[in-house]
Amino acid sequence: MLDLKFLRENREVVIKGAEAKGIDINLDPIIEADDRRKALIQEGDNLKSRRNQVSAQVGKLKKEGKDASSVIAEMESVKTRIQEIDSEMREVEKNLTALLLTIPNIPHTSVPIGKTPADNKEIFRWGEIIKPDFPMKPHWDLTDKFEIVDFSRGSKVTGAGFPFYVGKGALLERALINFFLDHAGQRGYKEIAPPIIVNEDSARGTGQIPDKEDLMYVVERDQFYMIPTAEVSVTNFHRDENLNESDLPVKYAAYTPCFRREAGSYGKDVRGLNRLHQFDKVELVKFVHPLKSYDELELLREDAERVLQLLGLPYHTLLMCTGDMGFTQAKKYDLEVWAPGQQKWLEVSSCSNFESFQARRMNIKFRPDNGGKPEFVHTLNGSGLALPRVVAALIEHYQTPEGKIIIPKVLQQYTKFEVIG
RNA sequence: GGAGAGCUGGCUGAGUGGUCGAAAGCGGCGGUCUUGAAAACCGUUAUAGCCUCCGGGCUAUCGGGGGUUCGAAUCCCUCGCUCUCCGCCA
Repeated sequence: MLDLKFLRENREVVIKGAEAKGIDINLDPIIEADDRRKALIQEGDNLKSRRNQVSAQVGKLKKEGKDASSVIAEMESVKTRIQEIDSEMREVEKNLTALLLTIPNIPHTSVPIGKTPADNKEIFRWGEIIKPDFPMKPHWDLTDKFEIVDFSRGSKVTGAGFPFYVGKGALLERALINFFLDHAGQRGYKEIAPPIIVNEDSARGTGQIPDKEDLMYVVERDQFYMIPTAEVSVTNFHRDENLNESDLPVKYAAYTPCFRREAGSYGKDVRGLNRLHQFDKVELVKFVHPLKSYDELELLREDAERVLQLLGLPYHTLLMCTGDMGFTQAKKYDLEVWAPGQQKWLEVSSCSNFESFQARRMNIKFRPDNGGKPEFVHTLNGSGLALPRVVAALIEHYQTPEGKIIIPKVLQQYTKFEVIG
């Protein structure tokens, strides 16, 4: 969420930002609620001050053995009024927070204005899109042929979108996880293995609730949420904490399964590994100094891109336009890998700077080295990478005319085999 | 799952209804001393909100949330967490 003071003093900026994202907002109810809140605070604090004075007086009188009943009687109405104010305050603040949570983060000035994915800017392209002299198959043909991903048994055991990885498919999955984690480790990310179920506070912290509740599987009985990305657990790792400025940037890499209900997205992209309800992902998360967050975003993007380069998979990098970037981000890049068997780009990573939007919600600050007041950190995260689509692109890209799949060199030390088929 | 004990400032740890935002110690910061350092001594050391004639004033915060009371770290309820014992278990 945005800072209330900032919002009050920069109403135009906030409105324009939301507009660019295609979100309609109305700041008036927020200002009104905040005005009411301030009025209540003032009245309440004055009465409480009075109450504290009188209470001290009562204490003194009692100590001296004198009668205090007249003073106590006088406090009756004050007490009642304080209770009224406190109870209204609860309502007003609850309402104010709810309203504030409907205001999206403001896009960075470098973000192109736009409405649809067509307005995203391709800023980088890597690798050559191969034009083979044989018909390339989509990955689901190959995973079926080699029985390395079992979709139908997944449907039987759980449901659509919960495949089994079998034999070399499972080994390939594990190899990629290890490769991604090792690479992140070399780039200075500390590895952590987080919980994959979180409580309500954590889900709220990263913004999954209230607005994206439908995205998640909910463990209703215990009021827990299955994480849709490791971002949720890992960013909440430091919730309600003060970091030291000298420790910044704090960088983590985490492998987790991710769970997404994908409600409403049926019909498109459902073949094979393109869209699943459960998938593996290595996530990169950073807590950084506010002045360095945009430099850190570029580094994060490069860290995500590098593994695609090492795997030899052609990809391109998109700078997301204002209309396609989401509620909480200030700037976001998407990496899309080329899947030749399907002749299309598949999103495998999304690298975002949230500035202080999440940190404010989660109360994550850093204490400046010079001893100044704690300030909110900036948070960033990016996939490094999401597995199923990488597997899809890899299988399609490295298929041979004979219908085999070659494992790229860099992965062979992890898979311990060189070819499937 | 059952029984019990706890949760206090960066840390250790006092405090069971009346100036307690909270003793003391440790740590941190500043200073004196010293060629420098250590030791010793002195001082300082939370966060947030509201108001401000920008000097400051007020309020809240002792795991979270409610309540009792003129007044709550202290009493009651509730939730969470930690520890001990029992049961169960990868």
